Amino acid sequence: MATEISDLQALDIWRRTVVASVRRDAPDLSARQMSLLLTVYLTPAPHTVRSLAELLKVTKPAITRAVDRLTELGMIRRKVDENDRRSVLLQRTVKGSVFLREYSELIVAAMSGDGESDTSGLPRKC
Amino acid sequence: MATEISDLQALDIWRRTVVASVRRDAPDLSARQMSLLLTVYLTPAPHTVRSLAELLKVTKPAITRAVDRLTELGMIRRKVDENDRRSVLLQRTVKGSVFLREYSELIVAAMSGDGESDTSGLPRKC
DNA sequence: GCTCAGTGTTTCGATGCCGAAACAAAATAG
DNA sequence: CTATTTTGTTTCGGCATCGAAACACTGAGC
Repeated sequence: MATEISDLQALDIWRRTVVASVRRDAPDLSARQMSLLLTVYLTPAPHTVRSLAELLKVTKPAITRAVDRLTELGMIRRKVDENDRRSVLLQRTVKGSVFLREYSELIVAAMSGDGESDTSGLPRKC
Repeated sequence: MATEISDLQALDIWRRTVVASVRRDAPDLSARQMSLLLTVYLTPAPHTVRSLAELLKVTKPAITRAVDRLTELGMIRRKVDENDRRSVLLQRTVKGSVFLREYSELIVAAMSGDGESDTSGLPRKC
Protein backbone atom coordinates (compact mmCIF):
# COMPACT_ATOMS: atom_id res chain seq x y z
CA MET A 1 0.00 0.00 0.00
CA ALA A 2 1.25 3.39 -0.97
CA THR A 3 1.60 5.04 2.41
CA GLU A 4 2.69 1.90 4.24
CA ILE A 5 6.36 1.89 4.98
CA SER A 6 8.29 -0.07 7.52
CA ASP A 7 10.04 1.60 10.39
CA LEU A 8 13.28 0.26 9.07
CA GLN A 9 12.77 1.72 5.63
CA ALA A 10 11.94 5.05 7.19
CA LEU A 11 15.04 4.94 9.35
CA ASP A 12 17.21 4.02 6.39
CA ILE A 13 15.91 6.95 4.37
CA TRP A 14 16.76 9.10 7.35
CA ARG A 15 20.24 7.61 7.47
CA ARG A 16 20.94 8.23 3.80
CA THR A 17 19.78 11.81 4.07
CA VAL A 18 21.71 12.62 7.22
CA VAL A 19 24.87 10.99 5.92
CA ALA A 20 24.61 12.91 2.66
CA SER A 21 24.02 16.08 4.63
CA VAL A 22 27.05 15.53 6.84
CA ARG A 23 29.27 14.82 3.85
CA ARG A 24 28.33 18.16 2.28
CA ASP A 25 30.42 21.23 2.85
CA ALA A 26 27.19 23.05 3.55
CA PRO A 27 26.92 24.58 7.03
CA ASP A 28 25.69 21.88 9.38
CA LEU A 29 22.83 23.27 11.37
CA SER A 30 21.88 21.93 14.76
CA ALA A 31 18.55 20.21 15.17
CA ARG A 32 17.11 23.34 16.73
CA GLN A 33 18.32 25.56 13.95
CA MET A 34 16.98 23.17 11.34
CA SER A 35 13.60 22.88 13.00
CA LEU A 36 13.36 26.65 13.27
CA LEU A 37 14.28 27.14 9.65
CA LEU A 38 11.82 24.53 8.44
CA THR A 39 9.04 25.94 10.56
CA VAL A 40 9.52 29.45 9.24
CA TYR A 41 9.53 28.23 5.67
CA LEU A 42 6.80 25.61 5.79
CA THR A 43 4.19 26.84 8.20
CA PRO A 44 2.00 29.92 7.91
CA ALA A 45 3.30 33.27 9.20
CA PRO A 46 3.65 35.09 11.46
CA HIS A 47 6.60 33.56 13.29
CA THR A 48 7.91 35.29 16.38
CA VAL A 49 10.55 34.38 18.92
CA ARG A 50 7.89 33.64 21.46
CA SER A 51 5.76 31.45 19.21
CA LEU A 52 8.76 29.43 18.13
CA ALA A 53 9.99 29.02 21.69
CA GLU A 54 6.62 27.54 22.60
CA LEU A 55 6.38 25.35 19.53
CA LEU A 56 9.82 23.86 20.03
CA LYS A 57 9.65 23.89 23.82
CA VAL A 58 12.96 25.68 24.25
CA THR A 59 13.87 28.93 25.98
CA LYS A 60 13.67 32.27 24.24
CA PRO A 61 17.42 32.91 24.36
CA ALA A 62 17.88 29.65 22.49
CA ILE A 63 15.62 30.97 19.75
CA THR A 64 17.45 34.29 19.67
CA ARG A 65 20.75 32.50 19.27
CA ALA A 66 19.44 30.23 16.54
CA VAL A 67 18.06 33.26 14.70
CA ASP A 68 21.42 35.00 15.13
CA ARG A 69 23.18 32.09 13.54
CA LEU A 70 20.70 31.67 10.70
CA THR A 71 20.80 35.39 10.08
CA GLU A 72 24.55 35.48 9.72
CA LEU A 73 24.22 32.55 7.34
CA GLY A 74 21.72 34.68 5.41
CA MET A 75 18.99 32.06 5.65
CA ILE A 76 16.50 34.12 7.60
CA ARG A 77 15.70 37.74 8.26
CA ARG A 78 14.39 39.75 11.20
CA LYS A 79 11.73 42.41 10.79
CA VAL A 80 10.08 44.33 13.58
CA ASP A 81 6.33 44.06 13.63
CA GLU A 82 4.92 47.52 12.88
CA ASN A 83 1.69 46.71 14.70
CA ASP A 84 3.53 45.74 17.85
CA ARG A 85 7.06 46.97 17.85
CA ARG A 86 8.04 44.60 20.63
CA SER A 87 7.69 41.62 18.34
CA VAL A 88 10.18 40.44 15.79
CA LEU A 89 8.86 38.71 12.71
CA LEU A 90 11.04 36.08 11.12
CA GLN A 91 11.05 36.05 7.36
CA ARG A 92 12.40 33.94 4.55
CA THR A 93 15.31 34.77 2.32
CA VAL A 94 16.42 33.59 -1.09
CA LYS A 95 19.45 31.88 0.40
CA GLY A 96 17.30 29.96 2.85
CA SER A 97 14.97 28.86 0.07
CA VAL A 98 17.88 27.58 -1.95
CA PHE A 99 19.32 25.72 1.02
CA LEU A 100 16.02 23.99 1.78
CA ARG A 101 15.45 23.16 -1.86
CA GLU A 102 18.82 21.42 -1.98
CA TYR A 103 18.08 19.69 1.26
CA SER A 104 14.77 18.39 -0.04
CA GLU A 105 16.63 16.96 -3.00
CA LEU A 106 18.80 15.00 -0.58
CA ILE A 107 15.70 13.55 1.02
CA VAL A 108 14.07 12.66 -2.27
CA ALA A 109 17.31 11.06 -3.47
CA ALA A 110 17.47 9.04 -0.26
CA MET A 111 13.93 7.85 -0.91
CA SER A 112 14.65 6.84 -4.47
CA GLY A 113 17.84 4.94 -3.80
CA ASP A 114 16.17 1.80 -2.55
CA GLY A 115 18.06 -0.75 -0.54
CA GLU A 116 16.39 -2.44 2.42
CA SER A 117 17.67 -5.88 3.21
CA ASP A 118 17.69 -5.72 7.00
CA THR A 119 21.14 -6.53 8.25
CA SER A 120 20.33 -4.39 11.21
CA GLY A 121 19.34 -6.56 14.08
CA LEU A 122 17.01 -3.89 15.38
CA PRO A 123 14.05 -5.18 17.35
CA ARG A 124 10.90 -5.48 15.30
CA LYS A 125 7.71 -3.68 16.12
CA CYS A 126 6.10 -6.02 18.59
CA MET B 1 2.20 6.72 -7.81
CA ALA B 2 3.40 5.15 -4.64
CA THR B 3 7.02 6.30 -4.59
CA GLU B 4 6.37 9.69 -6.13
CA ILE B 5 6.47 12.45 -3.60
CA SER B 6 6.99 16.13 -4.03
CA ASP B 7 10.02 17.90 -2.63
CA LEU B 8 7.71 19.93 -0.48
CA GLN B 9 6.02 16.90 0.99
CA ALA B 10 9.39 15.39 1.74
CA LEU B 11 10.57 18.56 3.40
CA ASP B 12 7.41 18.78 5.46
CA ILE B 13 7.83 15.24 6.71
CA TRP B 14 11.34 16.21 7.67
CA ARG B 15 10.02 19.27 9.49
CA ARG B 16 7.49 17.33 11.46
CA THR B 17 10.05 14.77 12.49
CA VAL B 18 12.72 17.27 13.49
CA VAL B 19 10.26 19.41 15.40
CA ALA B 20 8.96 16.37 17.26
CA SER B 21 12.52 15.33 17.98
CA VAL B 22 13.46 18.76 19.34
CA ARG B 23 10.38 18.86 21.55
CA ARG B 24 11.35 15.57 23.20
CA ASP B 25 13.44 15.49 26.32
CA ALA B 26 15.53 12.83 24.63
CA PRO B 27 19.21 13.71 24.24
CA ASP B 28 19.54 15.73 21.07
CA LEU B 29 22.36 14.34 19.03
CA SER B 30 24.28 16.38 16.53
CA ALA B 31 24.00 15.52 12.87
CA ARG B 32 27.35 13.77 13.02
CA GLN B 33 26.42 11.73 16.02
CA MET B 34 23.12 10.76 14.45
CA SER B 35 24.70 9.77 11.17
CA LEU B 36 27.29 7.69 12.99
CA LEU B 37 24.67 5.94 15.08
CA LEU B 38 22.46 5.21 12.08
CA THR B 39 25.37 3.91 10.06
CA VAL B 40 26.45 1.51 12.77
CA TYR B 41 22.94 0.19 13.20
CA LEU B 42 21.79 0.04 9.60
CA THR B 43 24.79 -0.90 7.51
CA PRO B 44 26.80 -4.12 7.61
CA ALA B 45 29.68 -4.44 10.08
CA PRO B 46 32.52 -3.99 10.67
CA HIS B 47 32.56 -0.30 11.56
CA THR B 48 35.83 1.28 12.59
CA VAL B 49 36.83 4.84 13.36
CA ARG B 50 38.71 5.04 10.13
CA SER B 51 35.93 3.69 7.94
CA LEU B 52 33.41 6.05 9.48
CA ALA B 53 35.72 9.03 9.12
CA GLU B 54 35.98 8.27 5.42
CA LEU B 55 32.27 7.63 4.96
CA LEU B 56 31.25 10.85 6.67
CA LYS B 57 34.21 12.86 5.40
CA VAL B 58 35.18 14.14 8.82
CA THR B 59 38.41 13.87 10.79
CA LYS B 60 39.19 10.89 13.01
CA PRO B 61 39.15 12.92 16.23
CA ALA B 62 35.62 13.98 15.35
CA ILE B 63 34.63 10.31 15.16
CA THR B 64 36.38 9.55 18.44
CA ARG B 65 34.50 12.35 20.14
CA ALA B 66 31.17 11.28 18.69
CA VAL B 67 31.83 7.73 19.86
CA ASP B 68 32.77 9.05 23.30
CA ARG B 69 29.47 10.86 23.53
CA LEU B 70 27.38 7.98 22.23
CA THR B 71 29.20 5.62 24.56
CA GLU B 72 28.45 7.68 27.63
CA LEU B 73 24.84 7.77 26.47
CA GLY B 74 25.02 3.97 26.29
CA MET B 75 23.98 3.89 22.66
CA ILE B 76 27.11 2.29 21.27
CA ARG B 77 29.99 0.16 22.46
CA ARG B 78 33.69 -0.11 21.67
CA LYS B 79 35.41 -3.45 21.19
CA VAL B 80 39.00 -3.96 20.14
CA ASP B 81 39.39 -6.10 17.05
CA GLU B 82 41.17 -9.29 18.13
CA ASN B 83 42.51 -9.86 14.63
CA ASP B 84 44.09 -6.43 14.54
CA ARG B 85 44.32 -4.91 17.97
CA ARG B 86 44.88 -1.46 16.52
CA SER B 87 41.31 -1.29 15.30
CA VAL B 88 38.25 -0.53 17.37
CA LEU B 89 34.99 -2.11 16.34
CA LEU B 90 31.83 -0.19 17.06
CA GLN B 91 28.90 -2.29 18.18
CA ARG B 92 25.24 -1.85 18.91
CA THR B 93 23.61 -1.77 22.30
CA VAL B 94 20.10 -2.31 23.53
CA LYS B 95 19.76 1.30 24.50
CA GLY B 96 20.75 2.44 21.02
CA SER B 97 18.25 0.07 19.44
CA VAL B 98 15.48 1.43 21.61
CA PHE B 99 16.42 5.01 20.81
CA LEU B 100 16.39 4.39 17.07
CA ARG B 101 13.15 2.46 17.25
CA GLU B 102 11.51 5.41 18.96
CA TYR B 103 13.03 7.75 16.43
CA SER B 104 11.68 5.71 13.55
CA GLU B 105 8.25 6.01 15.09
CA LEU B 106 8.61 9.77 14.96
CA ILE B 107 9.36 9.56 11.27
CA VAL B 108 6.49 7.22 10.51
CA ALA B 109 4.14 9.43 12.49
CA ALA B 110 5.33 12.45 10.51
CA MET B 111 4.61 10.55 7.31
CA SER B 112 1.11 9.58 8.38
CA GLY B 113 -0.01 12.98 9.59
CA ASP B 114 -0.70 14.41 6.17
CA GLY B 115 -1.01 18.12 5.62
CA GLU B 116 0.44 19.67 2.49
CA SER B 117 -1.24 22.82 1.36
CA ASP B 118 1.78 24.85 0.29
CA THR B 119 1.76 28.15 2.11
CA SER B 120 5.47 28.08 1.74
CA GLY B 121 6.49 30.29 -1.13
CA LEU B 122 9.49 28.09 -1.84
CA PRO B 123 10.61 28.05 -5.46
CA ARG B 124 9.26 25.13 -7.41
CA LYS B 125 11.43 22.58 -9.09
CA CYS B 126 12.34 24.22 -12.37
C1' DG C 1 66.34 -6.95 17.33
C1' DC C 2 64.94 -2.35 14.43
C1' DT C 3 62.42 0.61 11.72
C1' DC C 4 58.13 2.17 9.31
C1' DA C 5 53.25 2.43 8.38
C1' DG C 6 48.55 2.25 10.23
C1' DT C 7 45.13 2.84 13.95
C1' DG C 8 42.85 5.42 17.41
C1' DT C 9 43.41 8.87 21.14
C1' DT C 10 44.78 13.08 23.50
C1' DT C 11 46.13 17.87 23.76
C1' DC C 12 45.73 22.55 22.33
C1' DG C 13 43.36 26.94 21.56
C1' DA C 14 39.17 28.59 19.60
C1' DT C 15 34.34 28.65 18.68
C1' DG C 16 29.43 27.65 19.50
C1' DC C 17 25.68 26.61 22.29
C1' DC C 18 23.30 25.98 26.86
C1' DG C 19 19.77 27.76 30.76
C1' DA C 20 19.04 31.21 34.28
C1' DA C 21 18.94 35.71 35.34
C1' DA C 22 19.24 40.45 34.43
C1' DC C 23 18.23 43.77 31.08
C1' DA C 24 16.04 47.20 27.54
C1' DA C 25 12.14 48.60 24.99
C1' DA C 26 7.29 48.76 23.83
C1' DA C 27 2.50 48.15 24.97
C1' DT C 28 -1.14 48.12 28.41
C1' DA C 29 -3.67 49.23 32.83
C1' DG C 30 -4.81 52.28 36.38
C1' DC D 1 1.83 60.04 33.98
C1' DT D 2 3.40 55.79 36.59
C1' DA D 3 3.31 50.89 37.25
C1' DT D 4 2.91 46.48 35.28
C1' DT D 5 3.15 43.14 31.65
C1' DT D 6 5.02 41.44 27.45
C1' DT D 7 8.71 40.77 24.14
C1' DG D 8 13.17 40.00 22.73
C1' DT D 9 18.14 40.50 23.84
C1' DT D 10 22.35 40.34 26.54
C1' DT D 11 25.31 38.68 30.20
C1' DC D 12 27.22 35.05 32.92
C1' DG D 13 29.69 30.74 33.90
C1' DG D 14 29.86 26.28 32.07
C1' DC D 15 29.93 22.57 28.78
C1' DA D 16 30.42 20.41 24.06
C1' DT D 17 32.61 20.30 19.82
C1' DC D 18 35.87 21.71 16.25
C1' DG D 19 40.50 20.83 13.23
C1' DA D 20 45.39 20.37 13.53
C1' DA D 21 49.10 18.47 15.63
C1' DA D 22 51.37 15.48 18.67
C1' DC D 23 50.94 11.11 20.92
C1' DA D 24 50.73 5.98 22.03
C1' DC D 25 50.15 1.54 20.52
C1' DT D 26 49.95 -2.42 17.17
C1' DG D 27 51.35 -4.81 13.10
C1' DA D 28 54.37 -5.44 9.03
C1' DG D 29 58.82 -5.39 6.66
C1' DC D 30 63.55 -6.56 6.97
